[in-house]
Amino acid sequence: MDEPRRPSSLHGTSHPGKIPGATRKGTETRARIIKGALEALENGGMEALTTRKIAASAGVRLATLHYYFDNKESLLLAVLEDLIADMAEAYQADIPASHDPQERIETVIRSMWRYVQRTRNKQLAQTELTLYALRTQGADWLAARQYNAYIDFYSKLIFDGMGEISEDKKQIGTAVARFMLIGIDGLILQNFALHNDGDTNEGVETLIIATQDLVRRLQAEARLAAG
Amino acid sequence: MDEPRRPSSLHGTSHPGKIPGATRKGTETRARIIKGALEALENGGMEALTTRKIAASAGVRLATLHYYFDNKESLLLAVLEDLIADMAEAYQADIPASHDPQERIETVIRSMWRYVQRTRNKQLAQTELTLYALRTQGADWLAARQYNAYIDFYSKLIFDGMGEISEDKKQIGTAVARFMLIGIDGLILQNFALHNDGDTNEGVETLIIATQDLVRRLQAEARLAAG
DNA sequence: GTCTATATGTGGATAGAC
DNA sequence: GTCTATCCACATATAGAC
Repeated sequence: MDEPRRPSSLHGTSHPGKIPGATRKGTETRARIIKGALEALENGGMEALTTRKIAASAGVRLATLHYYFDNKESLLLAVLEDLIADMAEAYQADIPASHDPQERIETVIRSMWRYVQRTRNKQLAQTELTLYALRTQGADWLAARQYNAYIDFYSKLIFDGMGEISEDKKQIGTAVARFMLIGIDGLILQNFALHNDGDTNEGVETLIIATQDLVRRLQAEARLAAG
Repeated sequence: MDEPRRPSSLHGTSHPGKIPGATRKGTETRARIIKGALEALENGGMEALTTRKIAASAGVRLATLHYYFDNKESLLLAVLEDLIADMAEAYQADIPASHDPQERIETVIRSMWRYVQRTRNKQLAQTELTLYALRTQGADWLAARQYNAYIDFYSKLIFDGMGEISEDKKQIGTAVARFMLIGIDGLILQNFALHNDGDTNEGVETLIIATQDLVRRLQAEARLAAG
């Protein structure tokens, strides 16, 4: 109804202003800006996030920021892209040793939850960015990518390294991962709002049990179907 | 590190600029502004939300807005307060007829989910406001209030009207409501990001079963403890 | 209590030297 | 590729008439 919106915004997402980023040093600067933006976002939140603060936080002049990114929007989306790309290593979760999915689920959820609590502001920042992507037309695919990355990540943590993954296992893994993600997201919001760690821990336990039950059920169904 | 932040912001939350709101017509205008703010927020999102758009959306002049609210922040928080206050009637969920908690859980989650899907933008707006409150220092109590309101609401939907509510039932109700809320919040985010309704519906079914199992387990525990 | 008009600040973005 | 300096639109907020 009122948004002018320049058509180049989508394409400006993943590459710098003109043609840079190809240069060795330039790539580093670009990365510094992204890192600075994330830092500023973690501290002050979306509402207070300005390009000036980002530049300061990154140790870069305002003009430099605009040399690497067409506009604020493309920078913000690049931050989210970066978060997605680095997700797996950020959680530094090795695939659990046990070959029992039930045990793995417990291990994964617990370590996940510890990480979330250690990085409260990062989680808030990420949630704000996701909402932002959902609100920015032409950028909701990014939110989808993020969720698929998490689902894939969880799924691998639960079933990988246990011989060949059958089609059945893959489907079960995806469904289970989706449910785990639902739970973790819900827990994050509720814990940050109520910051009653005792009650939230109860939620974690409930989620573990529920997820384990889900696996059991899906496996039983698959066994039946296979005959 | 850098926020000036006027000390009156907290108190400006729930009452207008000077002393108004006491006048019959004044209260209506105040309500119109809040409604307009919510509408503008639902359509454009936080990032694009300006006081001018709010005023326009409310059919009020910009100065009028500032007559009723000290600043943008206090208006935004008032919107969230309003959302909390009207929550119960918004969901227009009567207490289900059945006296079986298991059935009630299913009914409540399903109708809840239908409502959520009908009001996607409202849910996004509410989530954005919650994040905003969490980020606004001195306002996170509002986020807590919101969650407690939901927990209370769900809890009542599941156990009310079934004779006197024992202490046991109350505790169980709260724990169950908390878990339902976790699930619904997680579902909202995931569905809006992936907008794959098929997969999300699977999540709804899983949540119903998991919640029902939780009630069973908690009731069994309570029975054991009672001897 | 609501309006018109305006002050004041700050944000995103660009020009152009180096 | 990074800087200094600056433009300009627009956002929040206020003054003061009605």
